[in-house]
Amino acid sequence: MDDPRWLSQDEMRAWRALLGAQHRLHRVLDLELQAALGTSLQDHEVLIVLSEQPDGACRMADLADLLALSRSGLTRRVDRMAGSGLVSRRRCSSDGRGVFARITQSGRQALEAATPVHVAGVRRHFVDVLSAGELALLAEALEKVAASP
Amino acid sequence: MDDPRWLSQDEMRAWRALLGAQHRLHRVLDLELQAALGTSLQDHEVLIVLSEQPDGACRMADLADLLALSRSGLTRRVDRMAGSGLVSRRRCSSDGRGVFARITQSGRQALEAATPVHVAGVRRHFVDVLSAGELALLAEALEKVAASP
DNA sequence: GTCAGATGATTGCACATGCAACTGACTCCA
DNA sequence: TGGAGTCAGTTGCATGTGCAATCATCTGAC
Repeated sequence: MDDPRWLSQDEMRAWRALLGAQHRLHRVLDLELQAALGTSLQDHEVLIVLSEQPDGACRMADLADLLALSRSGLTRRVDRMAGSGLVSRRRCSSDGRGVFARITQSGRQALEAATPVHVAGVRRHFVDVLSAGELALLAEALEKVAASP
Repeated sequence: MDDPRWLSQDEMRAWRALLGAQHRLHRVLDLELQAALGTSLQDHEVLIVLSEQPDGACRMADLADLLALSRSGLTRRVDRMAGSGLVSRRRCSSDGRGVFARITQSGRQALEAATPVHVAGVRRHFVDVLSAGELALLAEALEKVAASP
C-alpha cells in the first residue's frame, strides 16, 4: 500500500478507469459522428477550437498545442480540411513564417450541423452518467493532472 | 445551461480536462519508459495484463478487449513482442482456432525492470497530484463512464 | 456424416501520427 | 549590412492502427 513501487487498489482502479473511460468515449463519439454526418471527431475538434478563436483563426503552432497534436500532424490535418473546404490558410502579415488556419463559412456550417450530435453523445456517455458534484470534482482533479509539470 | 444541445461551463471543463489529462499522461509515461529502458508503454501494458492472468496466458480476443485494442492491432503487437521474445503464442488445445498469448520468462524480467519506472511515473503525474478522496471518487466516476452501455 | 453458418485469428490496405531533417523567414549583434 | 542562430511550418520516413476480407476451425441441424 505505502510501497512507492506499487499502486494501491484504489490508485490502480482510478488509473485503469481513466484509461478505459477515455478510450471508450473517444471511440464511441467518433463512430456516432461518422454515422450521423460522415465527419470525423478529429476534424470536429479542429472546428470547435477555431470557432472559439477571435476571427475564427489561429496560428498553426498554437492550434497544435490546443489540440494536443504534433506540428506535422496538424499540418496534414489542415491540409485535408482545407481540401474539403472546412478551413483555409492565410499567411501572417507580420511574420512571413507564420500561417493562420481559419474556419470557413462551410466549416461553420459543418460545425453547426455536427454540434448537436456531438453534444448529445458527450451527454449520453459522459455528463449524464455522473452527478453534478462528480462532474465538478472530476474537472478540478483532472485539470490538476493535465496541468502538473 | 439546461439546453441539451449545449454543455454547461462545468460540463465543458470536465470534458476537456479528461481529454487533456489522458493525452498528457499517456505521452509522458511513454517517454519516460522509453528513456529509462527503451521499452514502449504499449508493450508494457500487454505484459501487465498477461502477468495478471492465470498461467500468464490469455486468449487473443480476450486480451484485445482487456487492452481496448482491435483484434488486428493485437495480432501485430503480439507478433512484434514475440519477435523480441517477450511473449509466446500457443495454440488452444480444445479449440483449434484459438491462440493463447503467454508472457515468457524474459517478458517477466522486462516487466519487473519496467514496473518501478512506470509506477513512479503514474505516481508523480497522476496519483500524487490528487488526494485519496479525489482518487476514490475519480475511480468510481470513471468506472461508470467506462462501463455505461 | 455432411453441409451451412458462426467464430477466432490473421492479412491487405488505407490512413493518421510523430520524429527528424529541411526550408524559408526573422532577430540580433558585430 | 551581413552573417550566425533561432523559429514556424512543411516534408520524408517509419510505424501503429482499424476496417474489411480471408482462412481455418468449430457447431448444430438434418
